[in-house]
Amino acid sequence: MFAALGDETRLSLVAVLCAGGAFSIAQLTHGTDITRQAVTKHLQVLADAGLVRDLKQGRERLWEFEPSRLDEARRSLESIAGQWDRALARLKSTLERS
Amino acid sequence: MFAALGDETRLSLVAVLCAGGAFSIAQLTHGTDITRQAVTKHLQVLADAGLVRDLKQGRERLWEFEPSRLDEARRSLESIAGQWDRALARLKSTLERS
DNA sequence: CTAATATGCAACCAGGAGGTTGCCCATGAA
DNA sequence: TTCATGGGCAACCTCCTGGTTGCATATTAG
Repeated sequence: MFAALGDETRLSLVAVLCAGGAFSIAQLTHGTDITRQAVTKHLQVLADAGLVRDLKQGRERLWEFEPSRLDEARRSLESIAGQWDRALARLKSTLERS
Repeated sequence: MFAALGDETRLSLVAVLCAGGAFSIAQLTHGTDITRQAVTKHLQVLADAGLVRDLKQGRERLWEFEPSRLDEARRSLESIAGQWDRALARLKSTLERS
C-alpha cells in the first residue's frame, strides 16, 4: 500500500478522489497528460491496495476513495514511531540506571 | 517517501532500525538473503527520503532511524483522511439542507 | 607488517512498472 | 437505427529498479 502511494500520479489521483467524491475514468484522465489506459491501470493498482473503490453506473465506471485502509496505514506509521519512542525510553532508562 | 517505504525489503529495514538503534551494514545484511551491496543501495534510498541517518565510526558505518520524517508522513496521511471527512460532512450537510 | 574485516565504486543484467497504440464492446443520445 | 462516447483487452516499448559480481580502499587485529 505504501508502494501504491509511492507513485506521483497515483498520489494525486488519491488526492483528487479524497477531496471530491466519485469520478469517471474520463473525468480523472482530463487534466492529466497521460492516456486513459494509464489512468485505468493506476486506479487498478490503487484498488488492489484497497485505497479506492469502483461502482459501475450505466456505461460509466465511477471511482471513489476508500478511507478505511488509509487509516490503517496511519496507525501502522504511528506504531513504527511508537517503537522508536519506546526504544529511546529504554535507552534512557538504561543510561540512568548505570 | 511513500516510494521509499513501498519496497518490502526497505520496510523491514526501517522496522529493524526503529526497534533497535544503530547497526552496521554487515549486521543489517546478516539475516536477509540479499547482498551487502543491495542493502547499501536500499539504505541510500531510505537516506534520500530522510528516513534514516548514517554515522561513520571507525571502519564501520552505522545506520539509525530518523523519526522526524515519518511523523511528517503520518501527519500528511491524517490530512488526506481529514479532507475526505470534510467532504463527507459537506455532502451530509448538503443533503440535509435540501 | 600482514591478514582479515567493513565498506565503497562501477559495470552489468533481468524483470517489472509506467506508458502508448490499436481494436473491440456496450450504452446512451439523436 | 445510427452514431458518438465511455470503457475493456492485449500487445508492445522503454526505462528504472532491485540485484549481482568484481575489484579497490580503509581500518582494525595479531
